[in-house]
Amino acid sequence: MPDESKLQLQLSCGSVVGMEPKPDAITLTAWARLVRTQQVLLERVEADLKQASLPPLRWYDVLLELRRAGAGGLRQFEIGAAVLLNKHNLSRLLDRLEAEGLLQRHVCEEDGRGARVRITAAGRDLLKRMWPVYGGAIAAHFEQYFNDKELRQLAAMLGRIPGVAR
Amino acid sequence: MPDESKLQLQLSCGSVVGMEPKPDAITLTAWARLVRTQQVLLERVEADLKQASLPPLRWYDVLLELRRAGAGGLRQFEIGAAVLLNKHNLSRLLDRLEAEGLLQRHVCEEDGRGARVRITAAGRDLLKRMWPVYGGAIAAHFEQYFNDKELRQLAAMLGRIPGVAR
DNA sequence: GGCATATAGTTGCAATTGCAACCATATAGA
DNA sequence: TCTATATGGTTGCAATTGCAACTATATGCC
Repeated sequence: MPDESKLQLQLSCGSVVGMEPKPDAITLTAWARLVRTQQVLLERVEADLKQASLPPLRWYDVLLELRRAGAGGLRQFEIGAAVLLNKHNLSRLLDRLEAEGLLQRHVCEEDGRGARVRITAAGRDLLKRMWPVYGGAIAAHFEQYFNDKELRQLAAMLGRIPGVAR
Repeated sequence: MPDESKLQLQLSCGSVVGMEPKPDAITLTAWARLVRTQQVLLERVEADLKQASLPPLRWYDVLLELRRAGAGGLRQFEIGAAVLLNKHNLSRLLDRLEAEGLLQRHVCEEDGRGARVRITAAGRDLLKRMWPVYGGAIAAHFEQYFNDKELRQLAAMLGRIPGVAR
């Protein structure tokens, strides 16, 4: 939500004469747009999901991760690492998903502390139902503004930030 | 938090034979990285602010908006539009900032319903104190991975999404 | 003027998130 | 083996967010 044109103002205010400003104007514009892009796009995609009476994106992320893991399932900390959610919140998110019958927590053989989480048929079904809306939203709110080359560039650039590509 | 490699899996599951998939693989990679970038970067920047015992980014955004507006101040809905925050939450965010003495709400001459919000000296001071940390975080977590040309490209591309550039 | 509707902002309530403390099991070292 | 520490996960509490209902003023239409 930072406003590009104002962030730039900061330069003169925040820096001492003789010191070059930390991030320059172009950086700040790019930063501001990046932040804003995310906010705008996620809002639009979530709105589409809600309008289709579907659960939020995070549910999709978790279930997708679990489906990929297959029969073996995943440890909670693995899910947390994948969807960038801390253990406290993940624990309760999984509570909700489990309550909806979308996944199951099993006792973990290798580690008595942990649980092993597996997706259920209902979970897989929800993924299938969410995808058309989710995919449609990505196409409508994001894809249409770029060509293939640009999308590739975008992915390549962002992938350089540590923790983004995986 | 969507995982690139898995989103692609979706293609085969969600689409009917003969129909081309809605968003293609490149799109999904770019999308996933965009979402992840935001999450990762904001987390890092917020962490830096917190470590410096400074308030969250949103406070900065609002105060910056107000400082730019100058003596005239802003209506609440104008702030809301600028920082992409709905009126309910903005109202309470402003409560907090006002309680901290960072801004003031005045009665609005032109519109008896509304308030006019102005930044205070303390608000301006907070902006000054936050900037070094915020700017430093942008440099450390974002700027360093790109050159000028790339930053310009990034800004130009994202600016095409409606609602991003302003 | 008088009524219907739209807009600005606030408040109450439920859901989500962040943070800290906590329990249980694993692991490492004496 | 026995203790200290680290790790996986849950729970309680406060702060934040989202949503719906509400108040008050403004605007448009008769």
